[in-house]
Amino acid sequence: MDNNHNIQFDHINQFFYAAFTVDNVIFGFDGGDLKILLIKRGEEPFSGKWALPGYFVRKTETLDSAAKRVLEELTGLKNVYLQQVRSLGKIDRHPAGRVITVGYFSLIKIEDYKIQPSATGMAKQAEWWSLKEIAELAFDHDEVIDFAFEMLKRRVRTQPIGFELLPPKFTLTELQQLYEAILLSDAPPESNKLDKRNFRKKILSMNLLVDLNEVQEGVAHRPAKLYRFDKEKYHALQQAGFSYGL
Amino acid sequence: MDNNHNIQFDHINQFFYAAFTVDNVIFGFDGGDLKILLIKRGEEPFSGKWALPGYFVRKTETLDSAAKRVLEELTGLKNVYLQQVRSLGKIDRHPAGRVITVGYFSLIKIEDYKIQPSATGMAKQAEWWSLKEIAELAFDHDEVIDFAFEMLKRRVRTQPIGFELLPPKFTLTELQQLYEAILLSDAPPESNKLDKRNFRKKILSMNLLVDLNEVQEGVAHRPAKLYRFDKEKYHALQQAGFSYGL
DNA sequence: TCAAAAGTGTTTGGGTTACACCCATGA
DNA sequence: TCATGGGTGTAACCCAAACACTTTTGA
Repeated sequence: MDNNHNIQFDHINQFFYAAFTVDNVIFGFDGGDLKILLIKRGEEPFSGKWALPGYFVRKTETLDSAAKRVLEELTGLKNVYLQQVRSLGKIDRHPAGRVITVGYFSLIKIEDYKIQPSATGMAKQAEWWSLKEIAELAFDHDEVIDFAFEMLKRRVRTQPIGFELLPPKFTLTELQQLYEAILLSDAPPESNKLDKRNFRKKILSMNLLVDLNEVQEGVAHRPAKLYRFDKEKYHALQQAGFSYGL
Repeated sequence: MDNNHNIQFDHINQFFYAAFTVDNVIFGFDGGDLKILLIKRGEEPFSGKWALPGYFVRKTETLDSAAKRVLEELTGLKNVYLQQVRSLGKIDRHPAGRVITVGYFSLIKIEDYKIQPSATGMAKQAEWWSLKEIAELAFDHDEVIDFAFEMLKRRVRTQPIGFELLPPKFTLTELQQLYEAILLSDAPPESNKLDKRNFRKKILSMNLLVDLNEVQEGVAHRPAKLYRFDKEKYHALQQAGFSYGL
């Protein structure tokens, strides 16, 4: 707590009283529902309560690398879509002292998720929770989720990040269900879906999908064509600067 | 540095090694140019360098209230549009130890700005700098400005925050110049302005402007009509949920 | 009377929306 | 053959973009 300090900066030593954490809102999509990966805390404070996966930032870590570490320890996944959302800093949000948290959100393919044995340090348990049914959480984690979800809704309109949540091969209907789960989350349930024809027209006109010439197997109806996302074309477009709405 | 701590939380005491600051990107508009209020630092580190106004967050402050305090100490202004932007946390960004900064941006009417005597504590000097000509800054403050300006550009398309930067009475041309300064900042200088007729059509169709039935005085050409922004209508619209582009 | 900025409508094209029926498969 | 979801085209409408001349004032 007193390393790093320097006689030259005596007047500001009084401000080195805080700790900070990262908390990660990890989104996944299971074909019908948008979900968040929560852990059951195994240590104080809030031991036994559900919470966002997160931890203190170490001296050797940047904010981003701490967020990556938390994600990898829990899921085993690297190279994941990860964005800083916002920091929360109420004075008494942590009983152990002044702790600021930096919220992140990440998008993973839910099928890739495996609980890592190493994650059992802090987490007794990890589970996917549907956005709607999330219980009372530790700290101010419900606020972090609200901010993250708002950011996801904004992002999905201007960047094709939906693909981060889908398996490598997917159908247009799956893609549409994902957009509906994100964009129509607060709309009346069975009412206004997106229009199927218009959705397909729009998505296909972006030329970001590659037709795999394969179809679903084992479904009790006409099998759907499978597509993959064309990352190369997307990056080329991004360079040139583009945006779209849905 | 050791208050607040509790025997129950011994295992995390090691993480209370950091300090955190707020840095505020204060935008103003002088009729032609979008500007940022910078201070010349009067204390170490980076004494003598230009920097964003900012300071350490005290134990009794939230992040937001620290940002408000910094703004008020420097400008004397309260009730200002203020938004958190993003936190930066590179390991060695502050020579005195681990210091995370939380970036904010605010929008003020440039004519309201008066340097406060109390601000001379840390700031030897404060000055408006045109966005294009901002010199090398202390810390990573150029990054904070980049993030803040990107956020401003996004916000101005979906919320009528431009009015925060204009005097109470303004002309449509002034409003247009403001939008041009924000939205066309990276476009070739004298080339593509916004179209005057389309801009007016769009702005007036929003019904957020009140025609004051007054005109400019003392101009060497046909005087322009003056308008004010209708906050009541704006809030009503916001409740109902709206958005627009330009 | 001249310079300088204010003010004002119409046309065109592209994109979004609304909408209904046939197709392929497994049970 | 039936149930289930997959797949397809067109017309109407609205909003965005392009575009040029007249008006009012002070110098």
